[in-house]
Amino acid sequence: MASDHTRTAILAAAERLYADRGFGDVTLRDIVAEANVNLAAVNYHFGSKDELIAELFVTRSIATNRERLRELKAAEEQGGGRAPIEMILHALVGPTLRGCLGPENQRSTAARFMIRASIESVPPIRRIKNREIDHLRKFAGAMRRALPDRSDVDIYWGLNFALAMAHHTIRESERLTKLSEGKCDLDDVEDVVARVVSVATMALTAGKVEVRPPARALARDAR
Amino acid sequence: MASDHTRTAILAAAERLYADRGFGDVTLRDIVAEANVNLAAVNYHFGSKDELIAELFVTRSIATNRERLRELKAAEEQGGGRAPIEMILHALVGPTLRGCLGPENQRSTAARFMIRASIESVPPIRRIKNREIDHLRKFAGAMRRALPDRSDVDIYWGLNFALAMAHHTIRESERLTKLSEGKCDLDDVEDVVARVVSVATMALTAGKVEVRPPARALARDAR
DNA sequence: GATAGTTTCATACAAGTGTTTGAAATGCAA
DNA sequence: TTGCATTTCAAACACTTGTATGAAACTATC
Repeated sequence: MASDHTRTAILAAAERLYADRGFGDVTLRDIVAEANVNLAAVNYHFGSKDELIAELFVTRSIATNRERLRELKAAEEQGGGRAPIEMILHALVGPTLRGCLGPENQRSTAARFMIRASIESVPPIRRIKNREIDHLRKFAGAMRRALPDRSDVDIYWGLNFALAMAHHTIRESERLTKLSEGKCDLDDVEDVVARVVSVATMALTAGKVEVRPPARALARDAR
Repeated sequence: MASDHTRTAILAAAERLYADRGFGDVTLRDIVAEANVNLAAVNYHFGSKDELIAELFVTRSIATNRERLRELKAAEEQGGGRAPIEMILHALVGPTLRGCLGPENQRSTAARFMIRASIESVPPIRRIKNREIDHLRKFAGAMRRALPDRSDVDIYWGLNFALAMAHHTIRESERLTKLSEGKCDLDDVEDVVARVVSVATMALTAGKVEVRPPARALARDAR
């Protein structure tokens, strides 16, 4: 595969356009115009429009997941096979948030693309997301090791809520900024990560490890 | 004006089809076929496809928001103008979750439609969601009254996280079921509501629960 | 039952879509 | 250079989409 120049140009142009205008508004003709290549090049190099989108998303997705697992592994090794729950959650939501948030003017194309992908849900991307379960299971396993007396149900709910807070914050960052009249600083990524991890940790440890469990808390959990 | 039969038939057919197959896969021709009306009827009665979708979403949206405010008002009146935070959060996420979750085989068309609307984000619906901020401000206000020593920033983050957990759970209910191998029971709506409210309450009260000013008129919030 | 106002209908329209084609250009090895 | 494979290109293809039209069918009022 000689120079790959065309292929690369298409990927870059597509990522930029999708990031800026969303999937619904960008046609192949827009992309090839931006990339200065021929219309047929997309189908020649990628097979179809959907496969182009899939490749874009998979690339970024793999990068994030690798970073997640790297952090997770480091945390578990450091803890001798059992990482503190905060670190596990940090590894789970940190890379995602870090990859999408941050000062808007210095946000990479990749970041903006991933935000789009998380707002608009287009078939090829949805298909890939559905294959993410095995990846999440690794985190569920680590969480189970970190909190051995916690039921599986609670673990999964905690995992679900952690992802919920991270993804929703990304999806609705604009709205949160507007709602809070700028008081919530979405550009301070590490603060956002800390907030999500903190709440998720509470969700997972409430009534168990908590030093002073509120007497009238709604500890309605089974087991 | 007379019978409105066509209008109603279109609305019903559209809701059903969108609920079943999503916005991307359903064309006006599918809808009019299902409704047994003429193609031009959609534009005659609704003006455009987008306005049809908007009307569907607005209708359900208004119903949910009314229920939310009803619960909120009841809670605040009962507490003499200041409702317990749990009740406020319950009013915020309860109607949404109740309207979308529940045993799949007895889920209404409206419920399935709203799930779709929350998964796929199509322009007319996004436009309406953007106007939801004023509605959310009412909850922010109630929360501020309930937790007067909490900063605005914390209030908004708590609100954001509560909505995050509710919406994400709806959006990804299928995945959570699969990930947990059925252990997380999404059909038990009240349990889901309780979990979300519980975590959101912790997020909002962490570190300050015990020092709440006494002489509060909410001694009976056990639940 | 004539009239005016609605509503329905078949049909056409206009535009946009991803994809395919087959020939021309290019790159590269022998 | 010759030959062969890869890559590019303009053009057309084959649909599908939402929307507009104008005549026909209906409805209700007088």
